[in-house]
Amino acid sequence: MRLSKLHVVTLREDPADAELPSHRLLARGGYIVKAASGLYTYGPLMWRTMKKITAIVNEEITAEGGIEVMMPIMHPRELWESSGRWDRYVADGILFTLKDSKGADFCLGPTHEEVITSYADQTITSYKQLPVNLYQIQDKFRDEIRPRYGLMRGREFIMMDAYSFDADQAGLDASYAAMDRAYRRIFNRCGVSFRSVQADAGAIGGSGSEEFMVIAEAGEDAILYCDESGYAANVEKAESVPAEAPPCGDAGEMEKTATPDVRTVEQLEAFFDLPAAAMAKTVLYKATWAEEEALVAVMMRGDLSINEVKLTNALDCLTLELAEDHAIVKLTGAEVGFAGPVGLNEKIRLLADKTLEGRTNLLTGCNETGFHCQNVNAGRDFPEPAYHDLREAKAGELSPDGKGPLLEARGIEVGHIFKLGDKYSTAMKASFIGENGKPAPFVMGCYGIGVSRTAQSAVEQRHDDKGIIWPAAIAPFEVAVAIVDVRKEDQVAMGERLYAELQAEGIDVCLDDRKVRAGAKFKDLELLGFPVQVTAGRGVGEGKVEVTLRASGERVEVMAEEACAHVQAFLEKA
RNA sequence: CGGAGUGUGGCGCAGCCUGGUAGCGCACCUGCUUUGGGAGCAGGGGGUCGAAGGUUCAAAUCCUUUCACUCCGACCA
Repeated sequence: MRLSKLHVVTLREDPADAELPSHRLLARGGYIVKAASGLYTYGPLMWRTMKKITAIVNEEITAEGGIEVMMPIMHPRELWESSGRWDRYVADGILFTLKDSKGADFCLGPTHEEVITSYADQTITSYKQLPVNLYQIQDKFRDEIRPRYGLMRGREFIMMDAYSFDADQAGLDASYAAMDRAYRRIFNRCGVSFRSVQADAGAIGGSGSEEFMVIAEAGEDAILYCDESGYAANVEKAESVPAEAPPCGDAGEMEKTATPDVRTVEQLEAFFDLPAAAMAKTVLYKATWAEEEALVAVMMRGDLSINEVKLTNALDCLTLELAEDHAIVKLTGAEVGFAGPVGLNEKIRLLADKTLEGRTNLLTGCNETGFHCQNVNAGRDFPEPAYHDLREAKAGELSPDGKGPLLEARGIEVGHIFKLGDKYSTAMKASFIGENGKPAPFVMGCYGIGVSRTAQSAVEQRHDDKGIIWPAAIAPFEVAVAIVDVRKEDQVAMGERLYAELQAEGIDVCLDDRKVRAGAKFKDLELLGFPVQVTAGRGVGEGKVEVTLRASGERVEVMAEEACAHVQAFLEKA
């Protein structure tokens, strides 16, 4: 491919709205051009990278038995009603909805569990057809509350989504493991440094799930991991061994103490000279379900924090937010800072973190402005709450297996695999006839890869102050042959010759034959980030060209005959 | 949705406070010179200043409304 004919358009200055290095560089290199918030046109170079990633994805998913299909982007509302997700996705505000001319509701597919489950139900009748793993690579639509960072969080993005159908849990486990293997190979081949972590299943639902995180400072997710044990999890999901709490003794008599203006845990520590671990804070949330909303009270040990994802799961609610001050005052009859379990309205659901189970003599608020209670005991002074793990794990705490401390890193979620089980197949009555002659719901898994996000996360991981440094496997071209001065016949001839030779070697090469001055050409090629550059310039007179490795800047001047070999050697290192 | 901010040729910005009819750099076009690290000189084209309404003799500038975009929080590949 000749760059003079490829509509390569670069910018000399950063676009004002690009925040992340990867977003900046992709915009400046003309890889992406914004059409609207979260909507981008992929330029010709970007599209080549997308095709390379999708080719890798296709190969590896196919190698594990995946079968490619293409589903509609537009889905009828009834399909989403049948799984019960229409309400949740509308409540979350991420569904793009539209009406046809008859007024019927549709949405643009944010994911395809409903469509594929319906398809499976229509086409799979017997256990003899199982297992099946169907996938597609297609644009997805999500009306993100805040699109940002270019392709990192777009409203339309390219996703590989796969769905496995098995007859039983063991089959699902095998399908899931196969996808796990495929994912590892895919991200390794794409040249990104990643880590797989245990994850919360979120709105997709199901039992087990694992996320693939490209490690980067700019990542939107925090992950905790332990090198000693290999444990790794998204903070949303992470567990840990909490710090020991001091012994709490036999239940003593409850005692109310005036604590004027003492509201926070820190203030209480000072006031009572007690460690925070001896206290229980009571936090009020407003939870929303499809049919109702209600305040709930959550007790957490004073030195620990609430993980709202875990809480959402424990409540099985759609959304969760901290209760507003006026609602707290109305419920407890006290100002904010004095809520507690004692004497709390009995209609309020009361949850507590597992670290509080069996703890005696707690210091808590008592729903009276200016007072706290000591020696509060569950079951005696207030009804036993429902205990759940609601605690946010933190770096520095022990890994749940106790083998070592947790470390924190940030990651970009580029892949996610889920064990769905029969959640969708049961809800949508999608079944097959089993070996015993009786109908059974499919046991499903679903698997996603953010293809466009993967491309940008590679850039986020691999760039320098000059521009992008593409991993060779997903670079728009592996090699650029630069003709320094296109008016010099010998340079043009040399460039053409090397271009042809490299092509003959099966290398994905482009020829930079643009009528651009040398300086601008070099700057552009560095910005665009091709892994290896061959320069046909002033050395051509003696039959020499330069070969440069973009990543390190390493450069050799060699006779043209040896250029191919050096290119190959550099590509090995790229 | 809550909070903060920005909309001026393709891109990056100034002008706005203190109204007087639009300017700079890059990019683009023409010519000459230059030619391996984003060339120089000369000439040239392109913007109803996000939109609507209002105030005024006069609005990019002041007022109102609205839309879009960005950033900080909750969602996700």
